[in-house]
Amino acid sequence: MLSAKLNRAFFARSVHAVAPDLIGATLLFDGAGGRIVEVEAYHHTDPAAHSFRGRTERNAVMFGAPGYAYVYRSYGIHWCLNFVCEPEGSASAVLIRAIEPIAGLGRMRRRRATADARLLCSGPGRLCQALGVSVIHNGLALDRKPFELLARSEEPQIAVGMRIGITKAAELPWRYGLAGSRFLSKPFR
DNA sequence: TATGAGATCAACT
DNA sequence: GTTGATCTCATAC
Repeated sequence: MLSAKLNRAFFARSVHAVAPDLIGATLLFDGAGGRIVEVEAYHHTDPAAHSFRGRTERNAVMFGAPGYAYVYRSYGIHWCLNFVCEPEGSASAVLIRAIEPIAGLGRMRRRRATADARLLCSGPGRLCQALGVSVIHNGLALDRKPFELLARSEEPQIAVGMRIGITKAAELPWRYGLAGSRFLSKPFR
């Protein structure tokens, strides 16, 4: 049986429920992508979240309906892809940090200019470059093209740890990954 | 293997 | 003017 599409109701739950449930799900963007192996949860009460200090032009999508993509520029260079969660207006999101490349490898290699599958999508910036995601996709619905999200068919073993690359609330264990995957941006310990 | 600089921009102080 | 949900490349060990 084919995997079910992830619908709006899937995302209309707490980020802490959605984030681990995304591990093992399939993310395709314009047909390219693979299995999600690493995500981080950002709750609006969390000092590390962009929405913590209220709505701005950049984070406006986070304050909208769940099931939409929030894309922002990181360090002036990279793009990062988030899925908006929880009931509308709660301004929480899941950062997609790494996927295991499965589909559209040729296109992803070309965009990333590397042949090493391990370096294609292991990190939020790399992932967006490989899939061709940028700010023009900010605010798009996740249940319509070019996005395609498929539920996992088996229950994966999920690793939990501290989030990466942040200074505020760094101790919160809100990073989730597929245990033992080679495609994590960093191993869990 | 590990550390450090540079790239480059929007939000915030 | 400083900082950040990052990555790459160079240099050092």
